[in-house]
Amino acid sequence: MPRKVDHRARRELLADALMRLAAARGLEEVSLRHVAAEAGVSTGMVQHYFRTKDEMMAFALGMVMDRIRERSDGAVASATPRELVRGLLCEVLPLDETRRLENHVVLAFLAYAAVKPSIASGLRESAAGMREFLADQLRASGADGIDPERAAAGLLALVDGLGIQVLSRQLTEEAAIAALDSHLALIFD
Amino acid sequence: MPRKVDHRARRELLADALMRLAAARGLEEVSLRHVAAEAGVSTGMVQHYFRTKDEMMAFALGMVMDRIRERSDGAVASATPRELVRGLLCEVLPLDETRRLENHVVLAFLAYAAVKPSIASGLRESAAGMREFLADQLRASGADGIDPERAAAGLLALVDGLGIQVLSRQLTEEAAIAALDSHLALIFD
DNA sequence: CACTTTACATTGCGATTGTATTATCCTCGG
DNA sequence: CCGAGGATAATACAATCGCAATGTAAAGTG
Repeated sequence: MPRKVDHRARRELLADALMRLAAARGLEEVSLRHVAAEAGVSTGMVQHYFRTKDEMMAFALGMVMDRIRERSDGAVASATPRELVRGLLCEVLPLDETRRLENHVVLAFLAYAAVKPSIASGLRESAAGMREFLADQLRASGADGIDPERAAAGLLALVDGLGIQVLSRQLTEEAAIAALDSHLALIFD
Repeated sequence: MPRKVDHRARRELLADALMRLAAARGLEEVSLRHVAAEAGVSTGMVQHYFRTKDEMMAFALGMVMDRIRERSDGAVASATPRELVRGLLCEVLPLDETRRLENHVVLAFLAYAAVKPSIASGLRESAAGMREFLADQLRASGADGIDPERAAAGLLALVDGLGIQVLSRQLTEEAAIAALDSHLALIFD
């Protein structure tokens, strides 16, 4: 057996470079050469780990979604359903530099997926998982007079929209949190 | 004087072709040649009416936002503030083919603007106008216990998010309307 | 040591990009 | 009726794209 290398780690290194590029200059600027340069490697190495550009894009998107999900899982250590829901949703909002970058990437991929169906499915199932979790929590909270599924979809859409408005500087972080809390208050109180 | 042509009309013809392309194949596929081919003209003519690609993009975005605003203005013929608000918001949702196309284009430009600040300002002021109008209506409706500004921002974010989820097939049109109505009920009732 | 397999770099090809330049119309004022 | 000048087209150009082919270094197995 020849020299062994952690494939997963290498691919994540390249995907990280892709993320930085996508957040800073948009998905249009993501090319094999630019990713290679950003990662400080040769374009040949990028090709060695991703057979095609699409494969690289799909991997990067999957990585971002996985990270968001992992961080969300870690954040739901609260007791009450309401705090759980708020914690999860806040974890998605671009409230620090890390999540700001992630939101940039997700937005870029949203537009990308609107046109590339093969990419869209990954985005969809990730959102579906969150919606189920939210709906379960809303059911458990026993808020009366609201449809849990519907409210979960609304909350997810609200957080999506808030994220976009924060990214495009239409809203401050504080205003986004305030809007979220208003909505939560309407649901739970 | 040589032959005269309606510049504005020509630019809108080209911008229409750009919109169709952006909606069908994404902003990455928008090039001078593709726009020219879609409009059935030469690339030279595109260059004649737009000195640079950026100028073309900016004009197309402006046109889309203007159309949305005009259509929204026409739709607010309702009596009560609540119906006004609902009418305006529904006008933004991708509920028919025209608005689906527009939403696609706006989403593409959102990602584009996240990276090109010169484009972002147009998007911002358009959203600001809507937010003011919504806040005014909410104030007039005299709903108690809610901050009009905050609720307007929340509604706008919700509709943004719902639009994205409808576009990416995470939600049906009916579910989006239902989520919107749920939110409106929470605010007004 | 011979050999195979993996890791990575370099180079080149054909296509496409935005832009610049040049050429050909067509129309209207003189 | 004619030529000036705007409308439109055709083409050239350098840069960049994704991708494939090819080369080299290194590491493990026989």
